Amino acid sequence: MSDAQTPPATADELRAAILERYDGLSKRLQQIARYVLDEPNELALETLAVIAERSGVQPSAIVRFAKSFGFDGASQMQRLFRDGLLSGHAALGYSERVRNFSRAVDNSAASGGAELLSEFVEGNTIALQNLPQTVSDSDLTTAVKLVEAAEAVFVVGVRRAFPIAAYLAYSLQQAGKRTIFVDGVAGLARQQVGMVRPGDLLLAVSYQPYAEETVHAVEAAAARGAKVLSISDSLVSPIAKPATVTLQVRESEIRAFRSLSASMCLAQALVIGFAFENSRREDAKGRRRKA
Amino acid sequence: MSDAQTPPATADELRAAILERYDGLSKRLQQIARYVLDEPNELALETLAVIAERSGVQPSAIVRFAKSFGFDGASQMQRLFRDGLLSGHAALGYSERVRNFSRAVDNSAASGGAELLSEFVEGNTIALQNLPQTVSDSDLTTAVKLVEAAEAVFVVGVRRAFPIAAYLAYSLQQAGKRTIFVDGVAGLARQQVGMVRPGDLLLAVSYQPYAEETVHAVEAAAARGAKVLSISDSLVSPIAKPATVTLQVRESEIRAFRSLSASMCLAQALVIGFAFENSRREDAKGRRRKA
DNA sequence: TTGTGAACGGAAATTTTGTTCCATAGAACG
DNA sequence: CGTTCTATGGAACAAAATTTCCGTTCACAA
Repeated sequence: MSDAQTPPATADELRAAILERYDGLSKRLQQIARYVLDEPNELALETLAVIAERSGVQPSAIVRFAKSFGFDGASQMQRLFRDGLLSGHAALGYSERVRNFSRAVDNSAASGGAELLSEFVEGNTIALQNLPQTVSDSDLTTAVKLVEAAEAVFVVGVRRAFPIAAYLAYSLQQAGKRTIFVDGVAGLARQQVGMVRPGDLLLAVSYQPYAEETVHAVEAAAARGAKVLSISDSLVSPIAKPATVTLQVRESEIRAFRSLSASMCLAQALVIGFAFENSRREDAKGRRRKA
Repeated sequence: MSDAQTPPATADELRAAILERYDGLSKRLQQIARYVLDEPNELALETLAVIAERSGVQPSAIVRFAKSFGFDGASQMQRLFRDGLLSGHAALGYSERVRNFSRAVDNSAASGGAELLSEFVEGNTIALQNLPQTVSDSDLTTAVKLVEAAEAVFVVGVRRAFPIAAYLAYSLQQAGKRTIFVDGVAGLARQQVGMVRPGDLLLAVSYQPYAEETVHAVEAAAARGAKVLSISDSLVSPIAKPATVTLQVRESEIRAFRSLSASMCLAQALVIGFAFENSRREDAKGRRRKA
């Protein structure tokens, strides 16, 4: 035996280690190394006996190979590849997947309706990746604090922005915030906005072309001395100018239709950021009472 | 023992068989069926004991399940999924990737409240990337055709699914489709669904725990002879079973909150797929008239 | 050529995994 | 209310896989 290193933690780490040590390996071990690099799938799901036969070596040689790379046995090495396979197909892979996405970006699909979905996946992925560039962590933190500090939160958004507003209203309420959704049912939008008081927060969502109702709501709320948090596509939009804080989202545009996934993501981050802070504060309060 | 059928030959065949027989299965067997449909990867890679623990049943129950579908044992069933995994993932250039291997910059997510946004971006990116795995192009094409063929489209979705439903209703209408949004304002949901006729389509969105109103709407529409298109998180959910077509979305889960970005993306792809087809047809019609 | 050390192959041993069996709980039916 | 039949959980069993061990081979140096 020649080594008691720590084993690689990911499939890629192992690949790197193999490449590095390849020349120093014995003939048989090189043979196995090649197989490991070329057929990671088989390595992941076949049994040692099958792998041994396919690669033309003995099972024991594979065990030796694994041990020489710091594993306890071949099974431990297999687990690495199994996990990789799992994450490739399911929702568990983190670091590796993110890197892979850049490769998928440049196949500009020109086709008809068939590859529509992947086109959308790509576009929205890019929009998501860009989100942190227009919304800084400190912006988000400020926004969360605004929500926290508010007596009540009024949410407004119509047309294309309506789903986002609806989500915000629904989930803020779930999170225990006093929330009024200015939904305009029965034409009561103006009256609902009229209830806004200083200490409240108006959370407005709107994109170009900015809906009149939303713009009006922002102006009215500002005039009444309430804070305004805007989610919009421009920092100089009519709902951004009077706002206390604006979170800017640049959505992707696919076949002339603008998307919403990035806004959705931002909305979630905002709500859960609030929920998180809120429960922490509740905890603290509870503990203080006990003491 | 009750069956000596021939076992399914592919994973898809098995899925179809499960869907067909699902209602006739016992509670435990349904539980396993769900797991088999929802987590095919784990079924492929993990051992029986692990699968049993994850799905909350006994190993023997899994063997029984496999046998009831005509397999000799659970291993034979696993082989199906393993083969599927192998062929699906085989065509990737591994040696190429190894050569391109660059030092991984491990940004180990250091939580706190600040990096919340990037955490969300990452999670939703993964969910997006996985979307094509649960929704095939042909599924989407079929769904688009359903929308096209419908006399009118009724859209229903409440609570968490509401934003998605609202988006679908809004943008389908924009695209020129006769659309009725079953929004339940004034408690009129049932009456609205009562207007559904054969030739119409009900587009239902619901996730666990499935809202009663939505389930009822699906059943009512199906009973009235209309087609049903479901967007859900499982193929055996209450709104998936009576549906003509189901699009399955697996959302990412961040800090115990399930996301919506992937559903949003799917909804957009659906609507725009329809808009595209529709405008093409309109064009054709126009040209015919001129000639 | 011969001695020495490392690598290898194959079989035995061990561990892990899958399957079967049976007692029991629960539902359906008379 | 009791009987019967089915489904279930758990433990015992069987099969298969992995790991260890050891005799042999090969390469290299003296």
